[in-house]
Amino acid sequence: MPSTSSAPSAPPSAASPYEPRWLDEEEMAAWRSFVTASNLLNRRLERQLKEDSGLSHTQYEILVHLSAAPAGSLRMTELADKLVTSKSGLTYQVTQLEKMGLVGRRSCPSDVRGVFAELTDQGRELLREAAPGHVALVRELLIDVLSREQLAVLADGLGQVSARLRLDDAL
Amino acid sequence: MPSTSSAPSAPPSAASPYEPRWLDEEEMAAWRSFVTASNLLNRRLERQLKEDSGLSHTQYEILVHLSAAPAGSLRMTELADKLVTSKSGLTYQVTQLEKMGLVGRRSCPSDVRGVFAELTDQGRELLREAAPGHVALVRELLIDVLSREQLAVLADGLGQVSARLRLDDAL
DNA sequence: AGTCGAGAGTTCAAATTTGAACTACTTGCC
DNA sequence: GGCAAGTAGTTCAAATTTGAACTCTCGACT
Repeated sequence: MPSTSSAPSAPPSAASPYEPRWLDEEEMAAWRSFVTASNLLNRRLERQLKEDSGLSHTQYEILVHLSAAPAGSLRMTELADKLVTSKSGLTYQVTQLEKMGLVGRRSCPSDVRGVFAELTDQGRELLREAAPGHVALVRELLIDVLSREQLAVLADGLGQVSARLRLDDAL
Repeated sequence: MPSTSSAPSAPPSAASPYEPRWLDEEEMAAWRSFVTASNLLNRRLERQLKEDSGLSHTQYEILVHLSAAPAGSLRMTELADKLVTSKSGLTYQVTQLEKMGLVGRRSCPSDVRGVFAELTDQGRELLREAAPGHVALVRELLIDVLSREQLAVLADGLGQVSARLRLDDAL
C-alpha cells in the first residue's frame, strides 16, 4: 500500500459525493518530492544564511528583490507580492531590517499612503557579502544536482504553476 | 539587468576571495520558479485546508503520515523526520492534535524514552473527509498543470535533491 | 557494576507569521 | 463637490516555529 501524502493510505469507497481522482504513484512521487525538497532546502538555506550573515531567508530575499529593483526601492505591496508573503509579515520584516540599518523607508511622492522600502548602502554591502555563500549552496544542493534538461523542465513547469496560481489569486 | 533572487543584480568584480559561479539565466529561472511555486502553493493549500477542515497543512500531513504507517502510529522522531520539521515543532503540533482528539500518545514498550503518536478513529475520520478536497486542489494547481513527462522529471530530480539533502543532514 | 557519550522528547523564551480590524487616502462617478 | 468602494500600510492578538537547555534513558565499554 503506497504511502501517500495527500490521501489516506487506501482510499475506501466512501464518504464524499463524487469519488475524487486520487493521485497515482507517479503523481504522488512528484508531489511528495516537491514538498520534501522544498522543506529540506528551506531549512538548509535558513541555517546557512543565519550563520553566515545573520539574515533569515526572508530577509535575504527582501534585500535581493530591492537590489534588483530600479532605484533599490519598491513599494511595500509590490515587494510583498514578489516575496509571496502577507502584508503584515512584510511590515514586520522591513522594520527588522530597518533596525539593522539595511533598509530604509521613504514615503511615496505620488501617493501619500504609499511607502517605499529602499536598500541602504549598508544593505547593499551586506548582500554583496552574503550572496556568494548562498548562491554556492543553492548550486550545490539544487542546481548542480540536476541536468540542464531537468532545470529547464523545472523552470518551465513550475513557472506555469506559479502563473496559474497568480492568476487565481488575482480573482 | 536580470532580476535574480540569489545574487545581487549585477555581480560586481569584488568582495569575495574566490569569484563564485553565479547562476545563469536558466538556472536562475529554475530556482526562482521553484521558490515561488512552493510559496504560492503552500499559501493556497493552507488556506483551503483551514477553511475546509480546520487543519493546517502541517497537521494534515501529520495525519497522513500516521495513516500510512503500520499501526497508524509512529515514533515522534521518525515522524519529525518525515515531516521535515523540528522536534519541538512536532511536539507542539501533536499536542494540538491531541487536544482536538485526532491523535493520541502511547509510550513505547521497548524504550521508556520513546513516544508513539497514534491516529485516533476520529483522526482517521477527519482525514477521510479532508483528503478529497486537498487532493483535488493539489491536482488542479500542480499535477494537472504539468505533463506526464514533467511530473516524472519533477519526481526524479527533486527526489535526488532530497536524497542528497538527507545524506548531508545525516553527517 | 559503573561510567560516559549519544538519543528521545519536552520545555522554554524569543522570533516570526498570519488574518482581521483599523486608519487614511484615492478613484471613479454622479 | 461629494460619496461609495477600493487601496496602502500598520497594528494587534493569536498561532506557530525554532534552537538551546534540560531530563531521563540506552548502550557500549571498562
